[in-house]
Amino acid sequence: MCGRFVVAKASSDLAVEFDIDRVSDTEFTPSYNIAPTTSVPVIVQAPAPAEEVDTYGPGPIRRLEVAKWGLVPGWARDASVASRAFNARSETAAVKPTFRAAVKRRRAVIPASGYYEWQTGADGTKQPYYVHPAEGGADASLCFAGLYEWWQNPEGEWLLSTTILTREAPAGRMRELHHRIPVFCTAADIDEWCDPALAGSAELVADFAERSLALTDSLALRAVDRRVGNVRERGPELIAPMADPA
DNA sequence: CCAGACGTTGTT
DNA sequence: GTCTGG
DNA sequence: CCAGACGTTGTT
DNA sequence: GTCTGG
Repeated sequence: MCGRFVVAKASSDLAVEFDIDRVSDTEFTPSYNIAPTTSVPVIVQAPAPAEEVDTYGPGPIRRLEVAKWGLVPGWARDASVASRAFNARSETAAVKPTFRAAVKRRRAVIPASGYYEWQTGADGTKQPYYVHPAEGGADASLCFAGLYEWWQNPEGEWLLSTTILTREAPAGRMRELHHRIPVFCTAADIDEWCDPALAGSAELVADFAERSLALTDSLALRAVDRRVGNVRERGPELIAPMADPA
Protein backbone atom coordinates (compact mmCIF):
# COMPACT_ATOMS: atom_id res chain seq x y z
CA MET A 1 0.00 0.00 0.00
CA CYS A 2 1.19 3.50 0.55
CA GLY A 3 0.93 5.14 3.93
CA ARG A 4 4.13 7.14 4.16
CA PHE A 5 6.33 8.49 1.37
CA VAL A 6 9.17 10.74 0.25
CA VAL A 7 9.23 13.75 -2.04
CA ALA A 8 12.81 14.98 -2.13
CA LYS A 9 12.12 17.79 -4.58
CA ALA A 10 10.65 21.25 -4.10
CA SER A 11 7.85 22.68 -6.26
CA SER A 12 10.28 24.38 -8.63
CA ASP A 13 12.15 21.14 -9.39
CA LEU A 14 8.91 19.18 -9.79
CA ALA A 15 7.66 21.86 -12.18
CA VAL A 16 10.67 21.29 -14.41
CA GLU A 17 10.57 17.50 -14.20
CA PHE A 18 6.87 17.30 -15.04
CA ASP A 19 6.56 20.12 -17.55
CA ILE A 20 4.09 22.03 -15.39
CA ASP A 21 2.27 25.03 -16.93
CA ARG A 22 1.33 26.62 -13.62
CA VAL A 23 2.66 26.20 -10.11
CA SER A 24 0.35 27.04 -7.20
CA ASP A 25 1.24 29.88 -4.86
CA THR A 26 1.55 27.37 -2.04
CA GLU A 27 5.06 25.92 -2.24
CA PHE A 28 5.87 22.32 -1.50
CA THR A 29 9.08 21.83 0.44
CA PRO A 30 10.87 18.47 0.34
CA SER A 31 10.03 15.90 3.02
CA TYR A 32 11.46 12.43 3.58
CA ASN A 33 8.51 11.49 5.78
CA ILE A 34 5.13 12.53 4.42
CA ALA A 35 2.22 11.20 6.52
CA PRO A 36 -1.51 10.96 5.78
CA THR A 37 -3.49 14.19 6.35
CA THR A 38 -0.41 16.35 5.68
CA SER A 39 0.42 18.34 2.52
CA VAL A 40 1.54 16.64 -0.68
CA PRO A 41 2.29 17.89 -4.18
CA VAL A 42 -0.26 16.84 -6.77
CA ILE A 43 -0.38 17.18 -10.56
CA VAL A 44 -3.79 17.95 -12.05
CA GLN A 45 -4.98 18.92 -15.50
CA ALA A 46 -7.86 21.27 -16.18
CA PRO A 47 -9.15 23.20 -19.17
CA ALA A 48 -7.30 26.47 -19.66
CA PRO A 49 -9.36 29.59 -18.99
CA ALA A 50 -10.73 30.86 -22.31
CA GLU A 51 -8.61 34.02 -22.20
CA GLU A 52 -5.44 31.93 -21.89
CA VAL A 53 -5.91 29.60 -24.81
CA ASP A 54 -3.47 31.74 -26.78
CA THR A 55 -0.82 31.03 -24.19
CA TYR A 56 -1.42 27.36 -23.53
CA GLY A 57 -3.27 26.09 -26.58
CA PRO A 58 -6.68 24.43 -26.66
CA GLY A 59 -5.76 21.40 -24.51
CA PRO A 60 -5.85 21.19 -20.71
CA ILE A 61 -3.13 22.95 -18.77
CA ARG A 62 -1.06 21.05 -16.25
CA ARG A 63 -0.89 22.42 -12.74
CA LEU A 64 1.15 21.56 -9.70
CA GLU A 65 -0.88 22.04 -6.53
CA VAL A 66 -0.46 21.26 -2.85
CA ALA A 67 -3.22 19.09 -1.36
CA LYS A 68 -4.20 17.43 1.88
CA TRP A 69 -3.36 13.73 1.65
CA GLY A 70 -6.69 12.01 2.33
CA LEU A 71 -9.70 12.55 0.10
CA VAL A 72 -12.56 14.69 1.35
CA PRO A 73 -15.59 14.21 -0.93
CA GLY A 74 -17.67 17.27 -1.74
CA TRP A 75 -20.57 16.17 0.47
CA ALA A 76 -18.52 15.53 3.61
CA ARG A 77 -19.66 17.33 6.77
CA ASP A 78 -16.12 17.86 7.90
CA ALA A 79 -12.62 17.07 6.70
CA SER A 80 -11.91 14.33 9.23
CA VAL A 81 -12.79 11.58 6.73
CA ALA A 82 -9.44 12.31 5.11
CA SER A 83 -7.64 10.17 7.66
CA ARG A 84 -9.32 7.04 6.37
CA ALA A 85 -9.29 7.87 2.66
CA PHE A 86 -5.59 8.35 1.92
CA ASN A 87 -5.67 5.20 -0.22
CA ALA A 88 -8.42 4.08 -2.59
CA ARG A 89 -8.73 0.48 -3.79
CA SER A 90 -8.41 0.51 -7.58
CA GLU A 91 -10.74 -2.49 -7.73
CA THR A 92 -13.67 -0.56 -6.23
CA ALA A 93 -12.95 3.19 -6.41
CA ALA A 94 -15.26 3.70 -9.42
CA VAL A 95 -18.31 2.63 -7.41
CA LYS A 96 -17.52 3.83 -3.89
CA PRO A 97 -19.47 6.97 -2.91
CA THR A 98 -16.33 8.59 -1.54
CA PHE A 99 -14.30 8.16 -4.72
CA ARG A 100 -16.56 7.68 -7.76
CA ALA A 101 -17.05 11.33 -8.69
CA ALA A 102 -13.29 11.83 -8.63
CA VAL A 103 -12.74 8.72 -10.77
CA LYS A 104 -14.92 10.28 -13.45
CA ARG A 105 -13.47 13.77 -13.60
CA ARG A 106 -10.70 14.37 -11.09
CA ARG A 107 -7.84 11.97 -11.59
CA ALA A 108 -4.40 13.15 -10.51
CA VAL A 109 -0.79 12.11 -10.19
CA ILE A 110 1.24 12.41 -7.01
CA PRO A 111 4.97 12.56 -7.68
CA ALA A 112 7.26 10.78 -5.22
CA SER A 113 10.90 9.90 -4.78
CA GLY A 114 9.91 6.66 -3.05
CA TYR A 115 7.71 5.30 -0.27
CA TYR A 116 7.91 3.23 2.90
CA GLU A 117 6.53 -0.13 3.94
CA TRP A 118 6.77 -1.76 7.36
CA GLN A 119 7.17 -5.45 8.09
CA THR A 120 6.15 -6.68 11.50
CA GLY A 121 8.47 -9.34 12.84
CA ALA A 122 7.52 -12.38 14.92
CA ASP A 123 8.56 -10.42 18.01
CA GLY A 124 6.25 -7.56 17.09
CA THR A 125 8.98 -5.11 16.04
CA LYS A 126 8.39 -3.12 12.88
CA GLN A 127 11.12 -2.91 10.28
CA PRO A 128 10.68 -0.13 7.72
CA TYR A 129 11.79 -0.47 4.09
CA TYR A 130 12.31 2.27 1.53
CA VAL A 131 10.95 1.43 -1.94
CA HIS A 132 12.33 3.50 -4.80
CA PRO A 133 13.22 3.37 -8.51
CA ALA A 134 16.18 1.05 -9.13
CA GLU A 135 19.50 2.72 -9.91
CA GLY A 136 19.76 4.03 -13.42
CA GLY A 137 16.58 6.07 -13.12
CA ALA A 138 18.85 8.86 -11.85
CA ASP A 139 16.72 11.65 -10.48
CA ALA A 140 13.36 10.62 -11.88
CA SER A 141 10.34 10.57 -9.60
CA LEU A 142 7.74 7.86 -9.32
CA CYS A 143 4.19 8.78 -10.29
CA PHE A 144 1.37 7.52 -8.09
CA ALA A 145 -1.98 7.40 -9.86
CA GLY A 146 -4.51 9.15 -7.65
CA LEU A 147 -7.67 11.21 -7.38
CA TYR A 148 -8.46 14.68 -6.07
CA GLU A 149 -11.44 16.64 -4.80
CA TRP A 150 -12.39 20.17 -3.83
CA TRP A 151 -14.30 20.61 -0.58
CA GLN A 152 -15.74 23.80 0.88
CA ASN A 153 -15.85 24.22 4.64
CA PRO A 154 -18.76 25.98 6.41
CA GLU A 155 -16.79 29.24 6.29
CA GLY A 156 -16.61 28.95 2.51
CA GLU A 157 -12.90 28.15 2.30
CA TRP A 158 -11.84 25.61 -0.31
CA LEU A 159 -9.73 22.56 0.50
CA LEU A 160 -7.96 20.49 -2.14
CA SER A 161 -7.44 16.88 -1.12
CA THR A 162 -6.05 13.76 -2.78
CA THR A 163 -5.72 9.99 -2.48
CA ILE A 164 -3.42 7.31 -3.89
CA LEU A 165 -4.84 4.25 -5.66
CA THR A 166 -3.70 0.79 -4.61
CA ARG A 167 -3.84 -2.71 -6.08
CA GLU A 168 -2.79 -6.22 -5.20
CA ALA A 169 0.98 -6.70 -5.25
CA PRO A 170 2.25 -9.08 -7.95
CA ALA A 171 4.13 -12.20 -6.90
CA GLY A 172 7.77 -11.56 -6.11
CA ARG A 173 9.79 -9.26 -3.89
CA MET A 174 7.09 -6.64 -3.62
CA ARG A 175 4.47 -9.12 -2.51
CA GLU A 176 6.79 -10.55 0.10
CA LEU A 177 7.11 -7.06 1.49
CA HIS A 178 3.39 -6.28 1.38
CA HIS A 179 0.25 -7.58 -0.33
CA ARG A 180 -0.89 -4.15 -1.55
CA ILE A 181 1.07 -1.65 -3.65
CA PRO A 182 0.36 1.78 -5.09
CA VAL A 183 -0.76 2.11 -8.70
CA PHE A 184 2.07 3.72 -10.66
CA CYS A 185 2.06 5.39 -14.04
CA THR A 186 4.78 6.71 -16.32
CA ALA A 187 5.37 10.40 -16.88
CA ALA A 188 4.16 9.83 -20.44
CA ASP A 189 0.84 8.49 -19.12
CA ILE A 190 0.00 11.61 -17.10
CA ASP A 191 -1.87 13.32 -19.94
CA GLU A 192 -4.15 10.35 -20.41
CA TRP A 193 -4.74 9.56 -16.75
CA CYS A 194 -5.43 13.18 -15.81
CA ASP A 195 -7.43 14.10 -18.95
CA PRO A 196 -10.49 15.98 -17.65
CA ALA A 197 -12.29 15.43 -20.95
CA LEU A 198 -12.14 11.65 -20.53
CA ALA A 199 -14.84 10.28 -18.21
CA GLY A 200 -13.12 7.85 -15.90
CA SER A 201 -14.62 4.39 -15.38
CA ALA A 202 -13.90 1.13 -13.61
CA GLU A 203 -12.32 -0.05 -16.88
CA LEU A 204 -9.96 2.91 -17.10
CA VAL A 205 -8.82 2.41 -13.52
CA ALA A 206 -8.36 -1.33 -14.10
CA ASP A 207 -6.34 -0.61 -17.24
CA PHE A 208 -3.96 1.71 -15.41
CA ALA A 209 -3.71 -0.72 -12.48
CA GLU A 210 -2.68 -3.43 -14.95
CA ARG A 211 -0.19 -1.22 -16.79
CA SER A 212 1.28 -0.30 -13.40
CA LEU A 213 2.79 -3.77 -13.05
CA ALA A 214 5.45 -3.08 -15.67
CA LEU A 215 6.78 -0.29 -13.45
CA THR A 216 6.77 -2.43 -10.33
CA ASP A 217 9.56 -4.53 -11.84
CA SER A 218 11.91 -1.56 -11.83
CA LEU A 219 11.66 -0.88 -8.09
CA ALA A 220 14.34 -1.56 -5.54
CA LEU A 221 13.99 -1.67 -1.78
CA ARG A 222 16.18 -1.46 1.28
CA ALA A 223 15.82 -1.64 5.03
CA VAL A 224 16.10 1.74 6.74
CA ASP A 225 16.32 3.04 10.28
CA ARG A 226 13.24 2.65 12.48
CA ARG A 227 13.31 6.37 13.23
CA VAL A 228 11.11 6.87 10.15
CA GLY A 229 8.19 5.65 12.26
CA ASN A 230 8.26 8.98 14.08
CA VAL A 231 6.58 11.58 11.84
CA ARG A 232 8.64 14.37 13.38
CA GLU A 233 11.72 12.93 11.66
CA ARG A 234 11.80 14.31 8.13
CA GLY A 235 15.40 14.44 6.98
CA PRO A 236 17.27 12.69 4.15
CA GLU A 237 19.04 10.41 6.63
CA LEU A 238 15.77 8.44 6.87
CA ILE A 239 16.38 6.79 3.49
CA ALA A 240 20.02 5.92 4.17
CA PRO A 241 20.76 2.18 3.97
CA MET A 242 20.64 0.73 7.46
CA ALA A 243 24.08 0.35 8.98
CA ASP A 244 25.15 -3.29 9.24
CA PRO A 245 25.17 -4.45 12.82
CA ALA A 246 28.85 -5.26 13.45
C1' DC B 1 -40.51 7.85 4.69
C1' DC B 2 -36.03 9.32 7.61
C1' DA B 3 -31.40 8.27 9.55
C1' DG B 4 -27.02 7.08 8.87
C1' DA B 5 -23.18 5.75 6.33
C1' DC B 6 -19.99 6.84 2.93
C1' DG B 7 -12.87 4.00 3.92
C1' DT B 8 -8.30 1.43 4.00
C1' DT B 9 -5.12 -1.28 6.26
C1' DG B 10 -4.15 -5.45 8.92
C1' DT B 11 -5.26 -9.04 11.96
C1' DT B 12 -7.89 -12.72 13.86
C1' DG C 1 -8.55 -1.37 22.43
C1' DT C 2 -9.21 2.74 19.79
C1' DC C 3 -8.82 7.40 18.44
C1' DT C 4 -6.07 11.56 17.13
C1' DG C 5 -2.17 14.00 15.32
C1' DG C 6 1.45 14.35 12.22
C1' DC D 1 1.27 4.64 7.83
C1' DC D 2 3.15 4.89 13.10
C1' DA D 3 3.33 7.07 17.70
C1' DG D 4 1.14 8.58 21.47
C1' DA D 5 -2.67 9.55 24.21
C1' DC D 6 -6.40 7.89 26.71
C1' DG D 7 -8.54 12.36 32.82
C1' DT D 8 -10.15 15.61 36.41
C1' DT D 9 -9.59 19.09 39.64
C1' DG D 10 -7.41 23.13 41.08
C1' DT D 11 -3.65 26.17 41.19
C1' DT D 12 -0.06 28.95 39.04
C1' DG E 1 -24.81 13.56 -3.19
C1' DT E 2 -26.67 8.92 -3.01
C1' DC E 3 -27.45 4.42 -1.28
C1' DT E 4 -28.84 1.15 2.44
C1' DG E 5 -31.31 -0.30 6.41
C1' DG E 6 -35.16 -0.08 9.21
